[in-house]
Amino acid sequence: MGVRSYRQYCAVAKALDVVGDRWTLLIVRELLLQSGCRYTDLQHGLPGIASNLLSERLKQLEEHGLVRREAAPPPVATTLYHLTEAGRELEPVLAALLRWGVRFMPTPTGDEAFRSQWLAFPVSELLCDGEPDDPPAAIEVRTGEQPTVIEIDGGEITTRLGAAATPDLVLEGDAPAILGVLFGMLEVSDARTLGLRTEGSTQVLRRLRYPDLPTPPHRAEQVEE
Amino acid sequence: MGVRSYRQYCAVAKALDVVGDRWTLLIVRELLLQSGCRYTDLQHGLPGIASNLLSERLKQLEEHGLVRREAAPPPVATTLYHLTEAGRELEPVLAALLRWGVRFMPTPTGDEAFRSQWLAFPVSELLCDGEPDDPPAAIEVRTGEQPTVIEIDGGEITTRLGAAATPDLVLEGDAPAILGVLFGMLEVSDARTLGLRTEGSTQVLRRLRYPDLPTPPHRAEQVEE
DNA sequence: CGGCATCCTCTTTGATACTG
DNA sequence: CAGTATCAAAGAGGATGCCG
Repeated sequence: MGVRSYRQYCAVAKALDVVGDRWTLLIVRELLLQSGCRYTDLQHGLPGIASNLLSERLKQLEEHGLVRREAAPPPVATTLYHLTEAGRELEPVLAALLRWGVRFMPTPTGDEAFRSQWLAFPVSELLCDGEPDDPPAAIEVRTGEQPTVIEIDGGEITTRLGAAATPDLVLEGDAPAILGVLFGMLEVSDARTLGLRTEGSTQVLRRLRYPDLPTPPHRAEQVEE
Repeated sequence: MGVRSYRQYCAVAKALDVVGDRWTLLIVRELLLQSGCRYTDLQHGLPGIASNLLSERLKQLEEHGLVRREAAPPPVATTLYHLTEAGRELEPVLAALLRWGVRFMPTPTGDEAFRSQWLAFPVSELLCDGEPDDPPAAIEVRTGEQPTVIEIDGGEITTRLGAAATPDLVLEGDAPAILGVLFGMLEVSDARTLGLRTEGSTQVLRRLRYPDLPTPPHRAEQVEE
């Protein structure tokens, strides 16, 4: 079993001893996005992982006290995986990686998987409501397998899986085009040439702010209509 | 060559595609601590790394634009490795890992390597001067191969390799004992039983604060004499 | 089905030795 | 000093099998 350690008396190395193995931090990502996951939910949220690896990593995470198994009551009748407090405390690590990794998002390779729940992390971490006094708004995002709603209400921005009752704006298309307009890396007109389809008013996109994305790229005035 | 990717359109996964390989983040740590390293300096700061791996990782880091090679002028006559701006921007990632990893420091396994320069990161990231109006103070730390000085001056805490002219306190012994008293995880009396030797007044340790170390452990009153 | 365990192949790593 | 070369061991990836 992988008891491979750097053997350095350094907190960074110690942290990497525990979460530095391949796939481990992505498993934590999935459990942060939806604590109380079934094994199959994890497999779905981690496209490409081998089943034996997921199984082994979960065991290691449990041994290290980052993950807790819960035997779900009869209606579900299966095991649910939760993060412990120590596991949730990895969120700043994931957030820092996210902020550093956004620089690679504008140039997708085209063969990448996408899952709707992955939207939640960048939205909550990077987006702000620039007009907190405006009335609540909802953007429905249709990409990946399930629709997602971004709800903007009094300065708070949240996401949830599912459809919106009366969205102000619907964005449909590939994830790169949608992420591009949400995070100001693409103008709507450019995103349309990448296959973005919209319903409703793109005005609501003007409310979105990304306070500390480095070099807020080429978003002069991205809104029309 | 390792062009292994998670193939997920997610900024965290993209970041890990670049810096998720074994040793990579520790190489970045070394270059953050001392940009302008020679190959041998890196080998020394990364005990346990295989030479071929260091070589390959440096190539990958250069390809990804995190590291820049500099041909040093005649007096040195060798290659120096520097972080680029993109590489330095990984500091928040390392800082988050450090904060998460400190929980494993109180229970060292005993077979760990230690390097003096590793002190700089936790000191600057975790320690504050609780008495910024007190006169400057210096703590000399003798562990690892080279002595290090922690300088406290008007609320600023810095470290540098080398000896202090007139240290207020000298700490000598194993890294766990020294880190233990610096970060409030050990009382001085307990650290002495672990082999800590001191010269000067341990009063200066009372100035040190660790604002957001979770559960500031068992430091009631660690100072005597 | 959900939750793995096994088997097999391929890649990555770690340790050591060697070279310009 | 700054790497390459070599090679055995460990880990990752993929397919399939098993069991409640």
